[in-house]
Amino acid sequence: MVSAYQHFFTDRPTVEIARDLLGKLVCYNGPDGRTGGYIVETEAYLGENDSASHAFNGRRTGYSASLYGQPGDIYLYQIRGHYCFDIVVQDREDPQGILLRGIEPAIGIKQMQEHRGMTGVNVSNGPGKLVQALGIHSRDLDGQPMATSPLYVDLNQFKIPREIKVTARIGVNLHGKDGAKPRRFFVAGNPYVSGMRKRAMDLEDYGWKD
DNA sequence: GTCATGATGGTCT
DNA sequence: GACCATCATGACG
Repeated sequence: MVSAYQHFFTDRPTVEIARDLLGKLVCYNGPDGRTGGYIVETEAYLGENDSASHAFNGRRTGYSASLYGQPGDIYLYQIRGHYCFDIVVQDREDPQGILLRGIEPAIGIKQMQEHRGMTGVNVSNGPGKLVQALGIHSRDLDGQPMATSPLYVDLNQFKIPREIKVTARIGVNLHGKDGAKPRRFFVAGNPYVSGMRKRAMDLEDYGWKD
């Protein structure tokens, strides 16, 4: 059975879910307090047919096994000494996912700054940064369903982006078959989008509708 | 403020 | 031994 919560993460194209996640609130009830923020940047990874996906050509290892789980499961993996938070979408055995690349701190902001040892946009304007800011420093939550995990997306608390922009994904091999496909989505003007230029920032309302 | 570079650590061949 | 779904630093302007 698929719950109403899980249903958000399946039965429609992954890129559409990635768009819809913009503005939703990510929460983590961690051991050192509650942290969280609004999603401002996502990337869609389309599974077995996507050359940039960890599951390209059906590749399946113990490391990436969670990607094959149920919609709404957590895929928490490590790369170059950093952790990244990926949400599993589509049905079991269809290994698609959405990478969270940027959040705007909203809950436990001071806590998040301490986790990072930084202030301002550097707290969470990147996939590794936002995970560290939330207070996660292991793969313990990998494979858990968000519905019953201390780390989850609250679909009922959200802001509405004024404008959504689309580009190629970051850090993937551009020469690969799908490397240049437009599968990165972000809230136009929000300062917590990775690599956002200062002149492009909307410091008035951070790119949200009022 | 923008860019290039090296450190990084686990996984897979 | 190579390959990364990254990050912080330090050189320029």
